[in-house]
Formats: sequence, C-alpha cells, structure tokens
Amino acid sequence: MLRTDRETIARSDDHRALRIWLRLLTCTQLIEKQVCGRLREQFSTALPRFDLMAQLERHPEGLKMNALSRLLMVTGGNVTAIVDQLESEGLVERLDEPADRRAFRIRLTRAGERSFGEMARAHEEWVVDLLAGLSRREHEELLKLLAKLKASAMEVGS
Amino acid sequence: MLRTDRETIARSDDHRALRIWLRLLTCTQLIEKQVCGRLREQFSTALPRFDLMAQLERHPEGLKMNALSRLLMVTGGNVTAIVDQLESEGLVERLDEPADRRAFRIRLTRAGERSFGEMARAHEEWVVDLLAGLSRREHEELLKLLAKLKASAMEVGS
DNA sequence: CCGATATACTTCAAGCTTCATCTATTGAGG
DNA sequence: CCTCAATAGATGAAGCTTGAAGTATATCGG
Repeated sequence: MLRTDRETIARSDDHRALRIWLRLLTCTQLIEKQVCGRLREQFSTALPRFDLMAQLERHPEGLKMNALSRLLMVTGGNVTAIVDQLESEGLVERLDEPADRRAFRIRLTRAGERSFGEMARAHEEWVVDLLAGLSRREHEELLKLLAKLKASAMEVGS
Repeated sequence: MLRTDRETIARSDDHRALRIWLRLLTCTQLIEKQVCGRLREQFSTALPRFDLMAQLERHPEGLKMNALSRLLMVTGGNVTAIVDQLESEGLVERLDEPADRRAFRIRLTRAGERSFGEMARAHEEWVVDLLAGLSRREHEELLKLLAKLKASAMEVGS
C-alpha cells in the first residue's frame, strides 16, 4: 500500500497549485502578446480599447462607467481615460442617464460598431488559431475547468 | 440524425475558442489581483519584483538579464529597471560574467533569499486557497490541458 | 587582423494602470 | 426639509511596461 504522510500530501498539493497558477499565467501572457501585437500592427489599436468596445458590443443598450469598470476589472480612472480616447475618435458616445445625473450610459456609435466588427472578425480568427492545438473535447473540458477555477477564485476574493 | 452544416460547426468552434480565451483571461486577472493586492499589503512589494526573485531562486547559479527577460516575458528595459531597484535594496547582485564582458549574472543575495523565502511561503498559501475549489483530479486535468494550450499558443507564436 | 553583423544591456519618452483625492449627486434618517 | 453617508465619475501623481535608439562587446567571414 502506498503511504504518504499529511505533510507530504500537503506539500505536493501546494506544488501542484503553484504549477497550475504559473502555467495559467504563461498561457494568458502568450495569447495576450499575440493578440496585442496583431491588434497594434493591423489595426493600430491597443487591447484595452478593444476589450472595452467588446463589452459595449454585447450591451447595445449601453453601459455605465461603473459597470465597465467592473466588467473589465480595471479601475474607474482607467475607464475614464479609455472612454475619453474612444469618444474623441467618435467610436463611442456618452449619453445622459435621465434617472441619475451623475452617471451616463456609454454606447458604441455607428462608426464604433463598424470599426469593432472588423477587428472582432480578425480577433476571433487569431484566437481560434492559438487554441487549434486542442481537440473539441479538450476545449469543452478546459472551458468547464476554468469555470470551476473562476468560481473558486471569486469565492476567496469576496 | 443531427445535422450541422460546415459554417455552423465553424461558428460554434469559434465561439468556444473565444469563450475559453475570455474565461482564461478572467481567471488570470482574478488571481493576479488577489496576489498582487496581498503582496502589496503584507510585504509592500509588487508582483514583477516577486516574479523576478522567484526566477532567481530557481536558478541559484544566477541568470543573465537576457534570460530573465525571456523567462518573465517582459522587455529588457523592464528587467533593467526591476533589477536596478532590487539591487539598490540589496536583494540581488550583478556579478561580472568572465566569459562575456557585456553581460552579468544576476543572483539573489543572502538578504534576497531570506526576504523571498518569507514571501514565497505566504504566496503559496494564497494560491492553494484560490485553487481550493477544484479536486486533485481536476487540478491534474487542468495542468495537462494548460500544457497543451501553452504548446498550441507557442507554435503559432513562432 | 578587419570590418560587418549580431548580441547584451541601458536609456528615455510615451502610454497604460493604479491609488488617492476631489466634485457632484443621490438616498436614508432624523 | 436637512444632514450625512454612499455613489458616479474625473483628475493627477507615481509606478510599470514598452519600443526605439544608443553603447559596448563578441563573433564571423574574408
């Protein structure tokens, strides 16, 4: 019978968790560098701008700065800066929120929708390519495990 | 019989890849925020400094700037800045490389080893906690899938 | 040995992000 | 009503990261 004392078990679990975290980080950075680089080369834009527009595209009714900040997991000041940029380029607009005079609703303009659409198509291709080394079965498994991981990490965070 | 035309299959694959990428990014950011925040609160230090020291700890013989840059996936200029900081605090040292007068070998000092050791213990606990929602079986599965993902992404990158 | 090219590292300006702080507005009790 | 705490956003300084340009050294082909 295989015997392992508690400390050894604990140590090997610790080790495994750490390895997962490091590998997760590496994967994210690899993909991020690729996407970031191509976004810059082909569309002269940066990832945070793309991410913000992606959120707006999913919410055609518009989003408050606050909501953007939470969805993108960045600080409010950061959202202000990105929205300022995009607004000055005519890609998004700030609409007054009748119910709350402190807030506005940020929405893609027509030009923003068009511009994002082009980028999104290319972006999707890049991501599909980057993940092409896994089978459909593995994709599904990974998606499931990441959901659990997300839940686990969120619980601790709260 | 279930029938799906090629485009629908392609679209659903695309969709899946995108969802995996988004979820991966979310997981990484969640964990990163946690680790980053606690590192700052409890040790008044930042993640990149910790990461750099972690690499040095794994390579007691020292690493060249170059190697650090590759391992950490950041630019050389960035490594220079972080090493400058840590060196001024006496946590790492630059040793001349006899074979190549352009290069040096960066190593943890005794103080650096001590300081990193404390942080590493706490860090490992945090990570174990954050991943505690998954079983050992799931940990192993996730580690395997991430290895494949890493390989897949690296192939495209090259 | 020499010159061209590549490599190791540094420097610096520009952009991104965060944190702390500030203003305006809302909402809840008294 | 008022006041006070909470919330929506904006602002500005400080730190991190990058990319491009610069310096010094190494290597390779003639």
